[in-house]
Amino acid sequence: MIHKATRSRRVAPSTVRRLSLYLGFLEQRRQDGAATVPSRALAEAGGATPAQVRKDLSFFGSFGRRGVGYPVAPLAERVRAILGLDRGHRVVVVGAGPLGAALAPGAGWRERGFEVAAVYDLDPARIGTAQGGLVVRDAARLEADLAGRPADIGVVGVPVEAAQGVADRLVRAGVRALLNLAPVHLDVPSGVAVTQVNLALELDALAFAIRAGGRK
Amino acid sequence: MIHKATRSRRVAPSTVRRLSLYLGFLEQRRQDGAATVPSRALAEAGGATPAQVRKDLSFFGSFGRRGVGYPVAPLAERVRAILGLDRGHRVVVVGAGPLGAALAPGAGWRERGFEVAAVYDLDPARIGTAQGGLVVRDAARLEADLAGRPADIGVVGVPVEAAQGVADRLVRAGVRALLNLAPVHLDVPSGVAVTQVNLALELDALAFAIRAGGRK
DNA sequence: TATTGTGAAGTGGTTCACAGCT
DNA sequence: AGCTGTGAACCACTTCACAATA
Repeated sequence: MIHKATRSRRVAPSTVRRLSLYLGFLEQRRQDGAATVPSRALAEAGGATPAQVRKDLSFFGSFGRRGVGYPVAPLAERVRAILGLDRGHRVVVVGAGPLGAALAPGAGWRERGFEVAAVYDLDPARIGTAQGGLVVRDAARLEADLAGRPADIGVVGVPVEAAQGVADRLVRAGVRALLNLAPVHLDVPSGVAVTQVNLALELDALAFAIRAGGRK
Repeated sequence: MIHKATRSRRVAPSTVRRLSLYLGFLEQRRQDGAATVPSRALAEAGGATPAQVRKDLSFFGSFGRRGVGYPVAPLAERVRAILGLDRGHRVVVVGAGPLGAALAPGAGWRERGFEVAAVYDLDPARIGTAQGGLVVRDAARLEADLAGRPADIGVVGVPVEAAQGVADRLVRAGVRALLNLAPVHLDVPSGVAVTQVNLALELDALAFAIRAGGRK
């Protein structure tokens, strides 16, 4: 099996991340009623350089006009489509802890195309409590629920020890992507996407930066 | 071992992030009583390859024994020192929202060397409420408090519109590193470290991955 | 035999610089 | 003149391959 997935050049993960930031900026400018923006402005919003912005966008097509800039509304629509935000995504959250709570419904995910369909927990003390308008369900029901209505994205918000197990269950239940909030690396079959949000790791990185950059 | 600060090539950010994952694994193995671990095991824990692990570690010195592996406890100590976790770090959190709450004291940060000294908020409705054993303080007091006891790390957990302003204030008050929980890029003077935790961006990345690699 | 440490080669993302439109 | 689009140069991180060592 010599299939390398998409024949077309692969998109750099860093490009995708910047597109998300560009989109946030574009929507803000759209509110302001701006008609066009130069790559320089997008660069500032995305923590990149103007050349980087142009490279990122040119990968998907020519959206700007030379001498003018990029049209705000059409570009926002295009970026939204590129990221796949033009269709809705069903999200299930497992783990109603502090981080999981940030993913609870009502935080504005819906406007961006993410529907938080259910929140589960392993801890009996949490099951049945309210979480952003939803009642926390017993994680034991996960498989049965998802068999009826599959989800696209699973959020792993349980403690480290339980994280890999929950990930395995979510993958078996058919989710195609995982957002991992536990401070461990998750092993998943190829074909399932994972992104990590690891607060401990970020703090460690800051501690290192302070240590290393201690000279002035 | 003429390998120390003599030649200060820069450390790759990705190396630092993996070191944090290696450390988590080492501490777990130490609990289990393991004496040594091969690079293969560390690689699995860090989502890397054995060669990558050896490169990462060899950057800082020779900690392993050929034919045997790496001694668990000494390596854990070394990595902790490399990351700068052997000294305490004072952390102040601004924004007692859902994400900020995940940083509240009690989540085990102290064991890793991070002391959450205070939690602030701009919203009068939140000021005075309890957050993980601390009373949420008025963000207006930030400068006065930090003048007395400076903090090393500031957490920006306020809404997007307020994020840059809070970042500026934290930097002016002397923090050397920022953990940004708001979904925007922060502009800070060079010399101040920033790491982003952006849930919206991670979900966008997953949406893109599903769209692009939708094959199963 | 097992596993580390590391120069060398490889890969892929970023920056440059300028041609091409407006 | 101003700004985009893009091949090419550049640079940084990763992987390879093997000598060194237990």
